Amino acid sequence: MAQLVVGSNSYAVPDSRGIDLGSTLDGGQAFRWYGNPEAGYRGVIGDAVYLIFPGGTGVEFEVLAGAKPEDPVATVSDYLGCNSDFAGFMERYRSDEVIGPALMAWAGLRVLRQDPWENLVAFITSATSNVPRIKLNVGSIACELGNRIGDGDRDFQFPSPATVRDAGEDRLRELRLGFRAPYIVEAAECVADGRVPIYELREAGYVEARAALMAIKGIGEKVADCVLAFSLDKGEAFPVDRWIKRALVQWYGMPENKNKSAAADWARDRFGSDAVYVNQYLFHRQRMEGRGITSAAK
DNA sequence: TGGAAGCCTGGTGT
DNA sequence: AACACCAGGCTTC
Repeated sequence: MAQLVVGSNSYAVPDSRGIDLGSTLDGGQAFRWYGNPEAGYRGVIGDAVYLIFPGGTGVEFEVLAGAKPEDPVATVSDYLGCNSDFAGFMERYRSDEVIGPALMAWAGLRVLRQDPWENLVAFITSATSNVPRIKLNVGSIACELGNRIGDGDRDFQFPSPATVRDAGEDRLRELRLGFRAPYIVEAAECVADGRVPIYELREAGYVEARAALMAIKGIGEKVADCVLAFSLDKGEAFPVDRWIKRALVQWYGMPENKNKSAAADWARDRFGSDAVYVNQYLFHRQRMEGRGITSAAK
């Protein structure tokens, strides 16, 4: 893959034309990106700070601080989900009655491929919460417990499982995590001592990986499916919240009496390994229409 | 086995 | 400008 170096420290991501950074980086999958769609988003991937912004031929980025990876383009490209089969999904669903219009209107939405440990913590904090507050919580964990790697207010590595485990429940409650604090410590212990080999779950099947995550106290179906979707390469993952459930009933005619668990099975059955993309487009459409923006109007 | 109550705290609307 | 109300979920009973 050719690497186009734009400036001394600027890079272009190949095959990234059309990616919408707002919905992808700041739409409920990841919670540590700050900025806007025009100027771009600043955040941390691994050990470095990045500014990711729209360029002439697609997405471009700069490495602002921290330990620059050996292959920065591969790092960002992988993170943005460029190695997944989005084109195939697009082809299969372009004429779907429900997703089709949303696909055409917001074709720039992608599914990220994040670090599973950080992603797990982020979605534990998501319980009865909302995006601004999840960002606040994940931000304080990173900034209070992680190592500083740049000059910016939020330029911190995400702390390791052992560091979070050692911080303990009381410290996390001080950081305003509330009833989620013991669940985060539990998860940190499981990952740190290898009981849950989270980095190996990318190789495992969906069912096995899901069961491994749900063995952690505090991880239910929804949180597990989010992690499986956004960091563990599981296309079958279909996280169901009240909005997604409503969308399935309203737009796909799913029987109303199903609970969230049964709704997830119903969707997986219907969408197979495209489930995660369908889920994201449904979710995005719901969010946008909640703000009065329809796919027809866009 | 399904379903409601309670949990911490901050966003959101009035 | 306060002040209810309630939230992208989990475990327990």
